[in-house]
Amino acid sequence: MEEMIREPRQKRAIEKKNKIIEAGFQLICQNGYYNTNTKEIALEAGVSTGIVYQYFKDKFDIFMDGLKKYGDDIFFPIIHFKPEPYDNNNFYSTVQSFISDYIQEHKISQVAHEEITAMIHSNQEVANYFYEKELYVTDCLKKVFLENHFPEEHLSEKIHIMMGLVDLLCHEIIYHKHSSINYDIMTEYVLQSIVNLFEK
Amino acid sequence: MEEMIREPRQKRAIEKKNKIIEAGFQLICQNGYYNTNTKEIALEAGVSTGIVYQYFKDKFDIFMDGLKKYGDDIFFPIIHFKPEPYDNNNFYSTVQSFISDYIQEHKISQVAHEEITAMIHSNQEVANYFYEKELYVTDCLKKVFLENHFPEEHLSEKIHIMMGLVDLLCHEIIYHKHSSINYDIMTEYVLQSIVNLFEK
Amino acid sequence: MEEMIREPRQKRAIEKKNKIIEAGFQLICQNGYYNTNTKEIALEAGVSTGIVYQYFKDKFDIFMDGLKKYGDDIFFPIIHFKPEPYDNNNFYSTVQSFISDYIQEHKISQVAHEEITAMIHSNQEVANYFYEKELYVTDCLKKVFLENHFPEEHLSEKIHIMMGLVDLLCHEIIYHKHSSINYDIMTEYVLQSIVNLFEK
Amino acid sequence: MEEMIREPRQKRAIEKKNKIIEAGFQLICQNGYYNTNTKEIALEAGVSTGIVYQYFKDKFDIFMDGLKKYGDDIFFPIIHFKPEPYDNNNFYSTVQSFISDYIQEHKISQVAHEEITAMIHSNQEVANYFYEKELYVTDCLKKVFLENHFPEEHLSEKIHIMMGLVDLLCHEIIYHKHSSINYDIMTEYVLQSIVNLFEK
DNA sequence: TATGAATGAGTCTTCATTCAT
DNA sequence: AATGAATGAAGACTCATTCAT
Repeated sequence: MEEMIREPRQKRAIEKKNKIIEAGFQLICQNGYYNTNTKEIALEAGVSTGIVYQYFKDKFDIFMDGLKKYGDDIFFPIIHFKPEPYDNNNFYSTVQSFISDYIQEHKISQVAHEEITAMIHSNQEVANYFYEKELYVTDCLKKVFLENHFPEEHLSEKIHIMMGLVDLLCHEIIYHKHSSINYDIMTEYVLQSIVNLFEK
Repeated sequence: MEEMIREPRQKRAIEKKNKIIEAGFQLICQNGYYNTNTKEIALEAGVSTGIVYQYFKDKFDIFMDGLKKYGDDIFFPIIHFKPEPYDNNNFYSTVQSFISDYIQEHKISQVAHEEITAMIHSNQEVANYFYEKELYVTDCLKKVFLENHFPEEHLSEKIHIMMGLVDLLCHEIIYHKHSSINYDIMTEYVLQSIVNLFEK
Repeated sequence: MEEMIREPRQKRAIEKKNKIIEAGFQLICQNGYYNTNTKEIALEAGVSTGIVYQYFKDKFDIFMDGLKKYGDDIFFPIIHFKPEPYDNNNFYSTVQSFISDYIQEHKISQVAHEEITAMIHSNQEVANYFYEKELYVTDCLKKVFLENHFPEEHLSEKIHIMMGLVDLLCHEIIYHKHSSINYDIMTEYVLQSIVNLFEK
Repeated sequence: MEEMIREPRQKRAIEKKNKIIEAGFQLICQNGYYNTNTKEIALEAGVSTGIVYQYFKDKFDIFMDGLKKYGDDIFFPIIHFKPEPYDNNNFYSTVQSFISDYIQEHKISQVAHEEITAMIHSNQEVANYFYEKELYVTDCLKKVFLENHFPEEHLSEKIHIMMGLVDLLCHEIIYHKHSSINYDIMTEYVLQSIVNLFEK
C-alpha cells in the first residue's frame, strides 16, 4: 500500500511530530546518523517506534526535517548579519563583532555542526538542500548590503567570499586549535581581507 | 587470546596488505564508508574475507590506512605549491596557475574528496589525523615561503588563510555551481585577497 | 473487559458494516490477504480504523463475511444450472451453453477466484465453509435434477463429478493457456464425459 | 552491493543448503508461508539466521527451491503412471490401482499439498512453475501412452482430463469427507469416465 | 458510536567479525 | 598464512489491534 504519511492537524499530534524531529535531530547530531536508531529516537521523543513512521517516511526524513527546522541557526547565523550604511566606515567593527557572536553560536552546536557537515558531504539530497540555502542566504545578504548602499558591482561574489572566510575562521578557531597559529592575528587578517573586498 | 594484528614482512604479504588498502579505500571513497562492506573489499582486493582481519583491526582501520597512504594527494596538493622568490613580483600568477592545477586534481577525485570530508566531520580520529596533517602542510609551506624570502611575520597565519581561500574557491567551483555567481570574478577576488595578504 | 462485537441494528450502521465487508473483500481478492491491511480497508470503506473492530473480531472476520456474501457468485455459479427434463435429450447443449456462461463469469472475477482459492487451501475455517457450501450446492442441483426426472441413482456422485469437470475445464481455459492443448477438443471431451455420466 | 548468492561447492555446504531447504519447505508447508519466519527455519535447520541469506535470496527463494525439490512427489505422482499396452484391456484396473496408490501418497503430504496449492493461487511465480511442470508431465505421460500403442488422436487433451479427474477424485476423498457422497461409487464413475476417454 | 493517534511485538535482512579447516 | 563458511546481534520498518477523546 502506498505510504500514507500523515501531516498532523491536531495540536497534540503536531507537538508529537516536533518532539520526534527534535529528538531525532539532536541524537543524530550528537552521535551520528548511522549510530542513531529509530528505537532510540522514539524513546527520546517519548513515543512508540510505530508512530515515527506515521509522520516520517524513514529515518532520513526525520533528519531532513530537523535540518530544515534547526539547520539555519546552526549553519547560517550570518543571515542576521547587518552592516551599517556603506559610508559610516564602520564595516570593520560590524564584521568584527559579528564574528565573535558567530563563534559563540558555533560553540554551542559544535557537534551538530560536524555531523551535519558530514551528511552534506555524503548525501546528495542534504548537499542540494544546503547549497540552495547557501544561495538563498547570499541573496538575502546582498539585499541588505544594497539597502545600505554598498556598490552593486560583483556583490554576490564578494559576499560569497566573505561568508567563506568567516566560516573558515570560525571553524579554525573552534575546532582546530592549531597551536602554531595565533588566532587573534589570523582574525585580524581575515577581517582585513573582508574589508578589502568591499573597499573603495 | 587477543588476536594479533600481524605486520607483514614478506613481500607477498605486503603486497596483499596494500591491495586491501587500495581496494578498501577506493570503494569507501566511491560509495561511502557505510555502503561498503568487508566482503566487497576482500573481493575487490582478490583476497579472502578472513585475511583482512589478520592485517587490520577492523574496517575503519583499512580506511585509516588508505587515508594515510592516499589522503595527501587528494587533500593537500597545495604541499607542492612553490612560490617564486618574493621580489620577483610573480606571486599573483604563481597562485593563479596553482589554483587551476588544484581544480584539475580535485575534479579527478571529486567523490573521494566528498566522502573523506564526511568522515573528517563524523569521526574524531579522522579529524585529528587531518588537522595534524594540515598543520604539517602549513609548516612545509612556511619553510618554502621563507626560503623564497617571504617576510616571516605572521607567515603561518597568512598561509593558513591562503590555504582556506584556495580550498573555498575550488570547492565552490567544482561542486556548487551556484548560477548567480560568476566564478571568474570570484577567482579574481580570491587571488587578489591572497596577494594582499602577503603584500607589504 | 472483553470487547463486544456489536451487531448493528440501525440502518446507517448496517450500511457501514456492509461497506467494510465490500471494501475489505474486494481489496483482499485483488491484492491478497497478506497484502491488504486494515487501514486500507477502512480508507476504502470510508470509515475510521477503529470502527472496524467494533463490527469485526479481526481482519480475517472481514474476509469471512465477504466470502459469505459474495463467494457464491464467484465459486458456485453452477447453482443456477438448470437442465431441461431428462427426456428432452437436450442435456448436451444445456451443459454446453452453461459452460460458456461459466467461463465468462470466471473471467470477470479471475483474481478474486485465485485469491480465495489460496485462502481455501491455507485456512481451515475457509476450507470448511467452502466444503459445506459445495455440499449444499450439490444438494440443490440434485433437487433440480430430480425435478427434471433424472434418475436418482448415484445422483449426488454424478453431480459432484460434473461440477469437478466443469471447474477443471474452466480453470484450464482461463488460466493455464497450455499451448499444446486444444481447448475446443478438450471441451468436447469434457462435455461428452458429463453426458456419459447421466446417460442411459 | 549486488547480492552474491553462493552456490556451495563443498559437500558440507551442500548438505547445509539442503538442510535449509528441507527445514524451510517443511515448516512452510506445515504452518503456511506467512506463519513461518526465517529464524524458525534456521533453528530447525540447525544453522544461524545469517547463513540462510548466503544461500538464498530470500524466504521465498527457500520455498521455491523446496518446491522444485519435493514438489513433484507431492503434486505429480501421476508421472509414474504406466498403463499396460492398449490391447491388453487392462486399462481399468491399472488406473484403479494407480488411484489407490495416489491417495496413499497424498495422505502423507496432506498439509503440504494444501499450503502449496495456496501458494500456486496467490503467487504468480509459483503458478508459472506449476503450470510448466503440469505441461511437462502431460508430455511425459503422452510419450508413455504412445509407447503402449494408445491412439495418438487428441491424446494430450485426454490425458489432461484424466489427470484432472484423478486429482479431483483424490482431493475429494482426502479432504472433503462430504458425508452424502459415497466415495466408492464416485471412484467407480471417475474410473469409468477415464476409461471412456481412451476407449474405442 | 466514531475517530485516528498510538502501540510495540514481530519480520526480514545485513554485515562486521570469528572460527574451523 | 589463508580460506570462506558461519555467527548472531542489530536495525529499519510494518501492521493488527487498542485507547484516549
